[in-house]
Parts: sequence; C-alpha cells; structure tokens
Amino acid sequence: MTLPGPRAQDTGRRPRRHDPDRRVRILDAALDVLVEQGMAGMTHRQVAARADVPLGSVTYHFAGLAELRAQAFTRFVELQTAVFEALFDGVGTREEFVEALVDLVHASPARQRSAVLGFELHLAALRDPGLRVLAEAWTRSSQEVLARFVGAADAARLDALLEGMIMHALLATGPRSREAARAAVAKAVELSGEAGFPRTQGENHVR
Amino acid sequence: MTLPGPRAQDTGRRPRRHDPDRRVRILDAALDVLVEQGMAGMTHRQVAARADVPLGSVTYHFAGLAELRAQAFTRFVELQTAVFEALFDGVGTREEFVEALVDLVHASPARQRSAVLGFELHLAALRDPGLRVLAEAWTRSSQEVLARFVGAADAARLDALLEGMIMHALLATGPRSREAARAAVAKAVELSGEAGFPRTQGENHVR
Amino acid sequence: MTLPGPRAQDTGRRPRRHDPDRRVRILDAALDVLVEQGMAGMTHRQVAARADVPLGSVTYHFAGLAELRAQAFTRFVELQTAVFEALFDGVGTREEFVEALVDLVHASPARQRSAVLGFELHLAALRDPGLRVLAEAWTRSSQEVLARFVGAADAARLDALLEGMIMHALLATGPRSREAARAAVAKAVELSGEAGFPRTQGENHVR
Amino acid sequence: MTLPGPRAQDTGRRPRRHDPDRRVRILDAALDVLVEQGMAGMTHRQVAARADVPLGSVTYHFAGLAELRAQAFTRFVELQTAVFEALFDGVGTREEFVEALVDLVHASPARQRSAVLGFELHLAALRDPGLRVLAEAWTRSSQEVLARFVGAADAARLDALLEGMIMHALLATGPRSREAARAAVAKAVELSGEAGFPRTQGENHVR
DNA sequence: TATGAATGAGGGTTCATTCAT
DNA sequence: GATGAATGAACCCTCATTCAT
Repeated sequence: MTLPGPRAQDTGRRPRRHDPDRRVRILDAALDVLVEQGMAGMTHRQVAARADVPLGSVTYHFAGLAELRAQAFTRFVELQTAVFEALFDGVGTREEFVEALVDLVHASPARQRSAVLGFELHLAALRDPGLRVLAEAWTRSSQEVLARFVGAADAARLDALLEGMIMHALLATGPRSREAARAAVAKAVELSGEAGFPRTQGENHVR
Repeated sequence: MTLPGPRAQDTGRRPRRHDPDRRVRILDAALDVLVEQGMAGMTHRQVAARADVPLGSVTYHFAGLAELRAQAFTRFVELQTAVFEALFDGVGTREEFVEALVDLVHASPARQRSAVLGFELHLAALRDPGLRVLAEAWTRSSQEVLARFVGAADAARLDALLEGMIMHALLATGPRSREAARAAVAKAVELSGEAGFPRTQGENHVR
Repeated sequence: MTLPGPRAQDTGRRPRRHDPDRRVRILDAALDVLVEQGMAGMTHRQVAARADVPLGSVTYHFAGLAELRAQAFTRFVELQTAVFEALFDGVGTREEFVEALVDLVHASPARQRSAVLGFELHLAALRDPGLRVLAEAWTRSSQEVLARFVGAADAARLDALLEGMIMHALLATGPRSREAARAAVAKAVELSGEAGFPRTQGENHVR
Repeated sequence: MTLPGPRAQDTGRRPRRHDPDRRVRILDAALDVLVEQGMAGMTHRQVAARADVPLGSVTYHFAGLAELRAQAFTRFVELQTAVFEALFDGVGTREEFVEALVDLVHASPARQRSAVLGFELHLAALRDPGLRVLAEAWTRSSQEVLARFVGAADAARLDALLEGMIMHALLATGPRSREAARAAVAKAVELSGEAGFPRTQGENHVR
C-alpha cells in the first residue's frame, strides 16, 4: 500500500531531448494502435504509451486526434504506395504479374497489418472528407500501377477483385492455399488485354 | 441522516407503455447509428435517442454494448441474407444473373446502408470472435447462393470481386456508370462454368 | 449468437405459488448477501437472485431497500438473541460461564456470519436511527443475559471485551488458539463479582 | 459528417490552478465523506464536492475508487498512529496510563471521527485483502504501544476491551459518564503485570 | 520547446423504484 | 396477489483537450 503519486503514466522519465523524428514515431505508433485496437481504441494515451512518449507530446505535435488520424493515414498511404510500386518492380511477364498479385493477396503477417489499415482507412473515409480524398488518391494510384500491365478498365476490375480477396483472406480462419489465390487471380488476368507486358513469356528482363 | 444506500430516487412520472417489439426497434436504431456514425459512434445514448427510447431501455434489453452489437449484426445478416436470396429469385439466364449482380453492386441509396454495415461487420469481426463466426457464416451463405449459378471456386472469386466493387462504389464521389459495372461483372461471369443456368440465353421467363 | 431475450434474470420460471414464508426466505437471503457482499452489495437484484425469487417479489414484499434492511436486521437480532440465550442455558458455574463466552468469541464458521452481521448492524446504526434503536436493544438484551452471572457494570465491561475480541478474531488471518481466548476471558471474569453463580464449582446442576 | 472519434469537446474555460497538495486534500475529503455517509456513500462525486475539486480531479489522482479508499485508509492509519503514540507520550504511572486509555475511549467529538473510520476500516478489511494487511498492521502497532505498559497478552486483551468500549460509546445515545469508563478500564489494567511503569504510583513526573 | 496536471463531457453500466399486466 | 418491463438518476471511469510551468 504505497503512495505512488498520481497515475501510472510515467513512461520512465528519461530525458529524451533532441528526438527529431518523434513525430514519425508517434505516427507509426498510432498506426500500430489502430491495427490492434481499432479506430475507437486509438486514443492519445494509447498512442503515447505505444510510442513511449509523454502524453503531452502527442497533443503537442498534432493539433487534435483528427489530425493525428489524418497524418497517420497519410503516412500509411505513402509507405504503402512505395511497397506497391516495389512489388511490381521488375515484373515483365504475365506470370510475374500474377505472382506479384498473389503476393499482395496472400495473407502474410506483414500484409495483415496493411490490409487492416487499408480497410480502416476505407471505412473512416466514408465519414471524413479529408480521408476520402486520401483514399481515392490511393485507389487511383494503385490502379495506375495495375494499368501499366492491363487496361484501365481491367485495372479497376482487378483492383476490386484484389480488395475483396484481401478482405476475405483477412477474415478466413483457416490458412488459405496459395494455389487457390493464384487460380483466382490468374483467371481475372487472363481476360485482360495484352497491353503492358514488355516481355514475352520466359524472356528475361533486367529492369 | 438515514442510511443512504447506493442511491435514492424519484422516478419522473412518464407514460410507461408496454412495447413488445421494442427490442427490434432498438436493434434497427443501432444499425442506423452504426451506418451514420460508425462503430465508435454507436453508443447506448445515441442508440436510445435514435430509437426514441429512454437510455435505460437499451441497457435493460441488452446486457452490454457487445451484446447489442452482436445482436444488431445478427439481425442485419438475417435481413440481408433474405434480400440476397430474393435478388436471385427467378434468375434463370446468364444475362439475368449478371443484371442481379449489377443491382447488387451499383450504388443505390438503399444499397449504401447494407454495404456500410457489411464492411463494419467485417472490420469488427477482426477483433471479435463471435462476430467473426457470424461474418464467416454470412460469407459462406452468400457464396452458396452464387454457387447455384457458377462453380464453387468461381463463386468465391465472384464474391470477392463484388465485395471490392461495392467498396469502390461506396467511396467513389462521382456517379458511376451502370454500364461500367455491368461490363466488369459480365467479364467475371464469362469465365465461369456453365453449370447452374437452367434456361438458355434469350429464352423468356415469366417471373 | 442466439437471441436470448432481455437479460439473464429468469430464475427458472417455476410456478411457485403459495409460498407463505417467502418473506422470510427473502430476509435470510438479504442477510446472506450482506455477509458476502457488504452493505453496498445488498441490492434488490442480489437478494432476489439469492432467494431464488423474481425481482418484483422483493419490492412487493418490502416497501423499499431501507425497510428490507431494517427487517433483515430485525430478524438477525431475533435469531441471534435466541442463540445467545441458548448459549448460557444451563450454565451454572464460573467455568461453564467462561467456556460459553469462549464459544462466543472463538471464530467458528458459524460464528463468522453472525459476527459480520453484528458489525454491519453496528456501523449501519450509526447513520440510521431505526437501526440504532435496534442495535441498542440488542446490546441491552445481551448485557442483561451477562448480568445474570456478573454485575451490571461488569456485564457492560465484559460485553465490550467480547465485542472487541470478536472483531479481532474476525480480522485475524492465522488461526487463533482457543486457550488464548479462554485466558483473556477468564481474566476478565475473574474480576467480576460473585453474584449469579447458583452452583459452586464442580456441583452438578440440572437446569 | 466528420469522423466523430470517441468524443469532441470544448473545455469550459475555468481557472486551472496548480495545486500541489490536492492529492492530500482529496484524501481528507474522502475520509470526511466516509465518516458522514459510510462506505456506500463514498463516491467520486461526493468526495470531489467535499474537497471542492472537479470530478475529474479525483479520477486523475487516483486510479480507481479502490485505490482512493486504500490510500485514504492508509492516511488515516498514519495519522491515527501518531495520535495514539502522542496519547501515551509522557505516561509514566498506572494512573496516567488509565487516564490516557479513558481519553481514548470516552467519546469526544474529535474521537468520534477516528472511531468511525476505524470501524469502517475493520469492516472493509473483511473483504479487501489490501485493507486487511493495513488493518492488521494498525492493530499490531497499537498493541505494541500498549505492550510498553502491560504484557503482550494483556495488551491484546486491553486492546479488545478498548475496541469494544469505543464501539459502545459510539452507539450509546445518552452521554456516558467518564467515571464508568474509568472504572472499567482501571479494572482491566489492574490485572495486568507490573512491567513497564517506570515510575511508582504517586511519583510526580514533569512531562 | 515540451510536459503533465487539470478539467468536465460523455461513455458503459447498475440500480431503486414504479406500474401495467 | 405477483411479476418483470420500464425508467432515469447516479455511478465509475476514460478521454480529448487546455494551459501553467
């Protein structure tokens, strides 16, 4: 029965001065919390604890929770866009394209996080105009990448299919076979126009 | 100075109607709130206000917010399953099938609500095992309906595509052409096996 | 995810008609709850559940929580007075007297209950005039019993000692030796006047 | 329709004083409320009102009602231990010892408060392990003080007697004669061993 | 610049009590 | 007579946000 002083929010009291990317650390922590606790669980306190940062630091760097949310999602989209780009980097043949898409869809622990964040963003965007703009830009940029390989209309269709498959993969309890995913993706790609595959099958291409 | 007991109270005389289906009214109100405010906004107070019911009524009929959520989603799935069944009632040809799917996807004010609820359920299911069971059952039942017309694997693929298209439709700001949606759906159905279409194309069917 | 109807307060729905001593069952249940949960935990619902009686039955038989409390304590005092009387029934010698007192003090599972209730009553009586009257009557009656064996002043002193020993026994974690209790009681009785012991030591007496 | 987040708020501009010993003020207020309203009446709101502090201040400084209770009782025991020590400071003769004990027992408005708190602590300790530890430590320390004047066993007996007399004094409606209390205490002390009285009776002692 | 003490609105939930059935 | 549906008041607690330091 000690008297510990106010509440257990002392994060260790180290004198962490000069922490230039504290802002980014907070954003990443916010995304972590968002993945684990959902939108409703993303509070100043949770984020601060996750970032190992004093509570005031979060309100200091971000004008409010809405802004924190917006910037966190913005960071997510930036990172995710880069990942998406990289995924198709060096893809030349239809087979490689399909394989890249299967990578995208097939649930790996790493993909789980971005899948959850993506859907959180989509849902949040329904009620926040700023986020809606962000979500649309993200979707557009994704489809533009896909459109390098298939036509624009096919890209939209493919993107929708991927979105749905990712959601299904997210919710499925049992492990899903990669082959099933590949078959589904392949069938969808099959129908797409030929445009955009610089190399014929089997041809090697150094990016 | 009497023993206070936890509380002392004087109920504010108000007509206390016996209301047999109040429970269902509360569930519908909960779904309304969920659509408009999102999961975080679905509070006892909001739901009570929406159902035009005193606060205590919500906590009386449901043991907790978790149960209210669960039962609301359960009701949603029940209703939605019926709607889904009805949509394909009388569908005989591939053309009719495609048209039904386009109805499903194309954003009408009426579909908006169920689309949002569906995605809210999917997201909530990520963190609630009970809801996950419900979501899986719903997905399974939907795919079983689709599987009457195309093969099981195609049904899963089609379902994913629809899911993605619905989400895209939900987020799109501008109005989307019904033709674009039809084209995308048609292409996906094209690839499916012939199984399940009792009538040949062009054949007339009196609904 | 079943729809169990309102809340889990259905006590089994047997048609318990003609239950003449339901009132007493409720009182005993109230005392049980009081022992286990404390004053703050003695709610209508807890009592009803404990008595295996519908919620409305408690409010039907008792005008309010205050009355339920009062009547429960009244019942407790009645029962306890009888027990107290019985304890000294047949006590003739100083040794028997001491032994009876030690029985009273020494913590047995059975005594635990009445000890707790007694202290709850004392504390509640501090703020409820009605209970204060009851508590005083109880104290007076106890001391009158003791005064049959020792003088009135000694009875008051003895009663206080017993009260304190009971409280200490209640709080002690380790088991207390009966001998220690006997020694303490004996010493207190030693000082008392001779009045009231009809039999000399060793003499047999059929009540 | 912006994302609502859990809440949106506008603090109602009020002077926000930095108040370093607000924590202690809250604890004292909690003890005041406890004396007047009993355990069940000791709510956040009552305490806040009593301490003239906003509601949030109580929950800010104490993690929960249980902790508030625990720390309030801890403070009570600390203060009371000091008072108890001071009471016997300078006591040298058996007469002074008795007189000190009578001071302890005889109901003065000042003692009323600590007596009530003491019994509340004892009762609360029955169901709270942390408080039980505290109560036991308190009892032990009290008896150790008494044991400076009488033997250990006698100290326990004396302590029990005092406890009982305090409770009786607390409940008695009419004023009790100090002489009666002195007589009872004197008789109990009479039986105790001689150990611990540095000065013989009648000897004068300059405090 | 950075922090955390402070505030009150609002969240989930429990409950005494009333009253229609 | 007996019951349980219904009602809000009040409870504990969390939290976004402000602001003194």
